Amino acid sequence: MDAALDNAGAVEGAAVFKALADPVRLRLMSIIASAGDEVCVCDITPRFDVSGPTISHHLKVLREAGLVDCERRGTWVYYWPRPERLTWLSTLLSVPAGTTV
Amino acid sequence: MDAALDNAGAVEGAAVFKALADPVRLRLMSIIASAGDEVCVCDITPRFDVSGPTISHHLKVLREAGLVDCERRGTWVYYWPRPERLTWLSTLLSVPAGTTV
DNA sequence: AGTCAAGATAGACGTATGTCAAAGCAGCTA
DNA sequence: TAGCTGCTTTGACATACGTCTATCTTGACT
Repeated sequence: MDAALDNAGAVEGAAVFKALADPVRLRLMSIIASAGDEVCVCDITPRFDVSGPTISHHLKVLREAGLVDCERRGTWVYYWPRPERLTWLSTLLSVPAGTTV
Repeated sequence: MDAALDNAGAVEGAAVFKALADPVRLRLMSIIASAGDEVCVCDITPRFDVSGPTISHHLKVLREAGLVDCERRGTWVYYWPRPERLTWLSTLLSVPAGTTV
């Protein structure tokens, strides 16, 4: 009885949750993940009320958390989701077994 | 095409993710969720290296995020998970459709 | 009432985080 | 070469957060 997360797993998991723990970043993640394709930063920025540098900062946080990846092509930078990471988070959320009730 | 989260949803979602964005809280949540039953605080606290008040603080954060609930019975306080909330988070994570790779 | 134990709350302290303006860098076009 | 555009980095600032000690509350048991 005890499939609880160990300390190391908790540290890593919490780091990824922290990346989603901001409204701007969660919307960014949602926009990128729901696009079904890569998204240009130039299409993202105007949808927010914060400055360009702030968007750039948040995208970097998502990237360092392994949730998205990006590539520069010419003048523009494109982002796409990394679904494996989201799937892994989901497994952390799934109540691990004898879920009474 | 755009099933992206709106601002209000992002604010609420981010608040719940924030509750899980700390190693201590994530372990607490894991312990409570994997117990298959309610858990006494007196059984939780000794498993951590932080002080009692700190555990109490983190449990309060989880409670206010709607992730757990609790009841005092006699001298002891018991916590249990609220799986609906975890399920809801999972739906936020599920990539919403045309997941092209 | 008095005492003890389990948790919660209050207040303080250092660190981390979100934001912006300003500067920097990469790639286009001329 | 120069100049422009899209995005990132830097540095600064105010606020939020995690932790602790000290104090309070609740209930049990004399």
